[in-house]
Amino acid sequence: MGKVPVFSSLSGQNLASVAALIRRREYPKGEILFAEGDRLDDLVIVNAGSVKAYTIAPDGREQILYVFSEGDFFGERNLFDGRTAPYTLQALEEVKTCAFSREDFRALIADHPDIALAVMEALQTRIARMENALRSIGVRSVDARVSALMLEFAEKYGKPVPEGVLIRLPLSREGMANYLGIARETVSRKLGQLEAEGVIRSISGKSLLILDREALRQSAGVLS
Amino acid sequence: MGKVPVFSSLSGQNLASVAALIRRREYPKGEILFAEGDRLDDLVIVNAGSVKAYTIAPDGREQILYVFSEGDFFGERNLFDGRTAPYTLQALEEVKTCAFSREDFRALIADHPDIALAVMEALQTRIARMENALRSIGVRSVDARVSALMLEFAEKYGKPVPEGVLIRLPLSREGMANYLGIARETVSRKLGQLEAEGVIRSISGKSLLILDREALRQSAGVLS
DNA sequence: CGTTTTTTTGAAAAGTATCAAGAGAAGTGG
DNA sequence: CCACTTCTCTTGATACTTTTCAAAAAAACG
Repeated sequence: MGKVPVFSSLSGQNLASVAALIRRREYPKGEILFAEGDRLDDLVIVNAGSVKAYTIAPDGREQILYVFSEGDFFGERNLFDGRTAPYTLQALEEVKTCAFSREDFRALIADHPDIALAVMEALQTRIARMENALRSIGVRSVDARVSALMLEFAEKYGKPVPEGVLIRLPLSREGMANYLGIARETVSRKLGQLEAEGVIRSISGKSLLILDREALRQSAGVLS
Repeated sequence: MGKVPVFSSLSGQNLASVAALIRRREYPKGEILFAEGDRLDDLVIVNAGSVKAYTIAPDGREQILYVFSEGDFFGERNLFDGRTAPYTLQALEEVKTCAFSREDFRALIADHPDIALAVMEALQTRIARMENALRSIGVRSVDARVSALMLEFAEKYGKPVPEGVLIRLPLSREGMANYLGIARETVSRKLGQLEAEGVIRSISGKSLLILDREALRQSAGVLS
């Protein structure tokens, strides 16, 4: 609880009173937490594991919008108007969450302006990330987008090892393709290319080692 | 002042006290309000006119991230960590703004939780729009993106007329290209195509008439 | 009205998607 | 522990779309 950034300003007594309001839940890998259009009155915080948020386009393709992991939250839209999930949320692995009702959360904000600021900050961070993504998709080539994704994963899921950064990929090749909005064959090809250049090394399909982070940064920056 | 959504919950006395804190400014067309990297300690609300927010990619291309118009605000990131403009803000036409200092705004939120909720809601709306944009860019074809842009402009800048919706375009063809992340020649071609199909009619280069909104919706939905 | 800028149009080049088949990994049951 | 099935990933060839380059046309500006 204390590690959730949104509540970092609370302490002692306050933290306890907040804890009384939450409802904890667990979901096994693959389970759908909420389907697009489901009623969703809560603000949900991810405590462990990771969750993908996606919609299905009319042509049947899956577009992944977010990969939420520890400390991230969703459902904040329900604090205002919407009361249905704008996308489907599915556990990529075993997931633990805690949830607040809309009313409890609004009351909490009225009593603790600090929390309001913290939520705004979190929303702001998300916007900043999306602005990056937009820049990325808008201007950058596909090569650059793949590099940017590797850097994103390195920050979120990477562990430093002597040779570089080791990543346990939260998404399959197909998942990455659906996240980037490109064909899965293209993901294979681009990753193969990066490996040929010595920038990354594939370990086991689901794990991957980044050898030359600087090269990724440069490639993600612009390049063709 | 009353028409700014963020302050819609205030009234009378409160509104007056807020008004005392703001600093008004005007900028002629083409002027740079803030350049990327400039110090920016304020939250700035656009009262009239429109402003484009863009960055220059390392390869020299301009990527437009937002077109802010009446009622929109920017600089909210400065309420927290950052204190520099993350992108360049330039007036697309004569613009009037009002600005709050970081400190005043934080104090205001502490006294008026309603404003905090309203700001969160505005941020939330922006996120929703960006999610749409991401879906759009990720899954949709270029045709669909152009259609989606026309719909966006129709909502924001359109006026109903007997034949359909008349739009005074805030961006040039090149501007639209930089917004969508495609080549300006492609924008020309796609708009020409839409006109040939009888979906839109070009009036004067800067104005445009939407004849068949439903066709745009369908095209923006998915299609090839 | 001439000059400059923006837009349109055409043709060739580059890149990604798609289709098809094969290779590899993971899971299942004997 | 080993087939066997299934799913995912890789690789190759072709087709389609957009970009790029070049030039003409149109619009904006003084």
